[in-house]
Amino acid sequence: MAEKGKFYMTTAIAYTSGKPHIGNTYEIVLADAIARYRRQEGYDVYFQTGTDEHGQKIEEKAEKAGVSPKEYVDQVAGEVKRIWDLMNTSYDSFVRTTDSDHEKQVQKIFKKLYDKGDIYKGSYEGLYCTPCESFWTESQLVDGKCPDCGREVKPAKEEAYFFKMSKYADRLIAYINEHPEFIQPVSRKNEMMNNFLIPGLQDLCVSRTSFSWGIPVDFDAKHVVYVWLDALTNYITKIGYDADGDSSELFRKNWPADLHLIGKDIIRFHTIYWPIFLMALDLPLPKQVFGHPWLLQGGEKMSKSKGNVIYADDMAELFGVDATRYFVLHEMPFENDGIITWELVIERFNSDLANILGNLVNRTVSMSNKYFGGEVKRTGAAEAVDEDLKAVVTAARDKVTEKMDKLRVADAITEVFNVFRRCNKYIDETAPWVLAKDEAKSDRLAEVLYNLTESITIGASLLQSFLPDTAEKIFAQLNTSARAFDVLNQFGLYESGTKVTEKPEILFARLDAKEIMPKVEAIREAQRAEFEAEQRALGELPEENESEPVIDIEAKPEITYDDFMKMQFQVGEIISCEAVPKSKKLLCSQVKIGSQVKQIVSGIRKNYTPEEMVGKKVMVLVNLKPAKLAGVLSEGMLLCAEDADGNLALMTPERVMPSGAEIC
RNA sequence: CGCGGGAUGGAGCAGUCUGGAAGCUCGUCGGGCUCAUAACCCGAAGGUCGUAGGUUCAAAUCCUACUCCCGCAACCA
Repeated sequence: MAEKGKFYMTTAIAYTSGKPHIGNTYEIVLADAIARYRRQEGYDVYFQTGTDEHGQKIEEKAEKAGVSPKEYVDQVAGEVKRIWDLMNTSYDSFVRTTDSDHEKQVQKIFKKLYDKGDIYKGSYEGLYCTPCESFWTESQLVDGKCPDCGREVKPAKEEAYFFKMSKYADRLIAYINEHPEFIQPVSRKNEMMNNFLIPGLQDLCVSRTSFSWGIPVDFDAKHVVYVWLDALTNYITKIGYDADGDSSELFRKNWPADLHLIGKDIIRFHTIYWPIFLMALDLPLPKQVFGHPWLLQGGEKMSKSKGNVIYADDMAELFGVDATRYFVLHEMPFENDGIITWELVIERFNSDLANILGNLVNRTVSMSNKYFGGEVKRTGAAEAVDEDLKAVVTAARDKVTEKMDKLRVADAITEVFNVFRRCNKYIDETAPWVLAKDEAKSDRLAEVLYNLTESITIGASLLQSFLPDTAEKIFAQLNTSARAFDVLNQFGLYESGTKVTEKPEILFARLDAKEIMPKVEAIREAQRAEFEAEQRALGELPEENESEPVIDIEAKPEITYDDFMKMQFQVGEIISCEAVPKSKKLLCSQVKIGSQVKQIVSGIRKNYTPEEMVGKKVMVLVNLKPAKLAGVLSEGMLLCAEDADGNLALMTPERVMPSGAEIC
């Protein structure tokens, strides 16, 4: 394998304010796929990730939870690491900004920059927003409130240390212009230039006195170091940078970083502040910063209160680790935000993993067993149709590499699957089951199965970076091992005469959405319940009437007045009610409407007991064609309002009205 | 005028920088096949590329205006 030199890459360190969800987890999986691929190519990769543990928000959260900040971050950092490990990510180093060696270096760096004059002591006067930890000027306020969060700001004056950003701005602009690959995707580059660099950089306040959960400035103990200065420097401190010049071998080998992988929201910190800090330290700048997009749940941000947060461990439980990796890697676009829903996950699982890949391996291994007792032999009985298969398979490595070089990971994984798609087509073209009927074609049949086995081996070798466990399982079934990267463009290295496994294990069993969705619903329910419990525990559940959520439903086509007049609505009185035995949801009510009584079945058992139904005056659609529900006749419909969670409320007249009164 | 992102067949996306016959996956419909996980293969239908103007021989792509959606506090990248 060709030695290609070092490759140092990092993810952003995860802020330890809570358990990371699938969107946060996406970043580490993406990074892992890149790291593994680079290793496979022959790079000497060093891959660092970790947690960002300081700051006012964490101090407050810990206080609410009734624990010390350190206890709080220990717990969350443990959770982060557990999920990173669950996702089978191959990081070399897991940083915590509360590590003592990091804290010590941050203090030294701060002092160094102070001594150099790039950090100076001043005072900050302005309007302060506590949650955002930000000062604002009068002109920045929106309606007199914080432009970031919309909350009250209060006048404050704070003695603080400042960093002379402007001193380095020109150098940074020059660097960005001379290195078009530095900020990825490129559209982000313009955003940074136009919004921040060209208008001119303000000096950055790099210390805080309003809280204490941070790294103390060692020569001025009432200040703690600004969290971003603290967090960003992990990229150098944890590989052994020493501000006094005694940096480690690891640091000298790996710095500058080849890739910082981050979320698009923190590009500014990584492409402006971070490079400037590095310039001030006389260190070279990272080669590339990639601000990846976000993964949105059904097009909205995930939110516990909506019960729509998707966690990696829940996904792994339902679908497996590799399927989870596959989804986030495949579905995440390069530039725009991606969408994740449970339904989409199931669809991808079935069509790609089960049908295209799993079934391919299974049918290939099965045929080898059926026709040749499991032995895969190369006979040389080639035909013209083989050529295209071989061409596609041997070209795959370079195609995948091309995509990976551009960080187009979703496209890269698609290229790998194109190999498997081509294999399925090849089976159809050669129709092995037809060859099997003719003894004279045995050699040809063997060759076909050999070609398939070889193609799958190459495909699986390319798959390793993305779905490491699955690749291993495939190698095991084919009784072979991963092919070296530099011979992945060669066809025919599978050892002729090898016996594949007798009973191929199903790699991905097809999923039935009907079985999965109830489990998903249970997860959602648990999440909402947990959220409410937390809120109550913290005494934060607001008065119910405060900013009540509204609901928008899909609009139906306009109707005429005549259409409306076709429907007859009347007030009905429920005189008796009982549960429908054969059903879980239905209640059967006897409803008195004027002088007649109708039997009406309604799916409202979730929200009403039969007892509480009795005596209610309700709104009834009277002239609905009768129908049988669960075997019980229903002669109308009780009207209800439904909220986003499917809770129902019966419509009742606002004043006392007699049974049978028309509603119009 | 707060900032930013978006709008491409039923769904999810590419293509937009560097204008030149609308593409991919899924779904639907029709056909083929039976080795395989009701899987696989082939074919078809389906889009005036948010709207209205403009530039151009040529616009999804460039320019202008507008409409709608989303993110920007707490659980969140």
